[in-house]
Amino acid sequence: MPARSPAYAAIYRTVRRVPRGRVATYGQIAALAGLPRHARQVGYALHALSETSTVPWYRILNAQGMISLTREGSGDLQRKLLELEGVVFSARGHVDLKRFQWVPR
DNA sequence: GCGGTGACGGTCG
DNA sequence: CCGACCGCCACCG
Repeated sequence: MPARSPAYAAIYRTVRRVPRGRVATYGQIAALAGLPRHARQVGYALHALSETSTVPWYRILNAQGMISLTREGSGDLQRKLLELEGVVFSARGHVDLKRFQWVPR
């Protein structure tokens, strides 16, 4: 996973801290990476990842606990990967952040 | 260098 | 609980 910039590297480092079975929001990752108000940048950085990347990109959701991928299919993959780790989606595609959001120590 | 473009987020009605 | 708006800011053509 190439780090095109120090910012991307910081983002990838932070995303890698999210443990299995938990999720984080774009804004949360941005803040933890030392880049407040750069939630969109987190989206860009993850979008730029290769398929073979070890970064758990699929553990990142938007502030409403929903999958933000707009592209066909990729959203289904993200949901499947999360469910495989025990993350539960409501009928409307919501994840209860109260229950599954990662709380850094 | 400029302007359109988002894997976003907080607010308001 | 929605949808609409608006502010944000690095990318890329």
